[in-house]
Amino acid sequence: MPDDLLEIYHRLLTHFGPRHWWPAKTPFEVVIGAILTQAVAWRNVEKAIAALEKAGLLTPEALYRCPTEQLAAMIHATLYYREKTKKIKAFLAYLFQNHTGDLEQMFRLPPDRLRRELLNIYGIGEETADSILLYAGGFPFFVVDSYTKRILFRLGLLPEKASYRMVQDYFQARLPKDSQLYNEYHAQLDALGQYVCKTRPLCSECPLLDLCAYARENKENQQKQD
DNA sequence: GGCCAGGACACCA
DNA sequence: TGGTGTCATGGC
Repeated sequence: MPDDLLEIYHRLLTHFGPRHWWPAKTPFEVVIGAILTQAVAWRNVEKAIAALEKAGLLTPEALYRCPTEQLAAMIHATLYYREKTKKIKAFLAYLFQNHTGDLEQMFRLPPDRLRRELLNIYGIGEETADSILLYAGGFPFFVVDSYTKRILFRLGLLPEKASYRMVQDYFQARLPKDSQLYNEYHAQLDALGQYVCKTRPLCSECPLLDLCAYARENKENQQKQD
């Protein structure tokens, strides 16, 4: 059945292999990467992360002290760098005002409360908050991105304009509450997303091609019955 | 030269 | 609540 999310997961894992996400050395790097990757492919973020690391700025203390203009210049390669500078500074202000700049202290908050607090920070929406919670904090929040939505729509499992919460609930209601599983599943969907582009309905290399076809036929049969 | 990429926010109806 | 404009680089 195409709605067996564990079957889909194991097929993707077999096809792509373990993805070892998130590509970061520290939880703080995850946070910065999660903000920088907004609306941009990861390859565009790598340059900025490398520049920050080279400058010794990948710690909360160093980045908190870093002048805004310098930070903006270092993340120039990522789209909307001025906005992202404001977002990073907003997160750092929250971290130092509420947790003395200590990420470990921040992650000792109850996860649901921390999620609400993150969402109150300028520039942190649901996807960014959940990426931080899952990949930096190890909490079981399923991360939904545009690939995830597109894939579920193509499989015929959810409407095209399903809300973030709808997609997240769909996964979390059908999967064990396991942060390692959520971690790898999202990484697998990212890999699959490259085969499920916006303009073409399906690519022949898609490892879920038969499920997509099944979903379409099923929908057509239902329409005939109606 | 044009299009698009792993979001989020402000504003408006 | 949902739709739309804005942000504003780099790769293809």
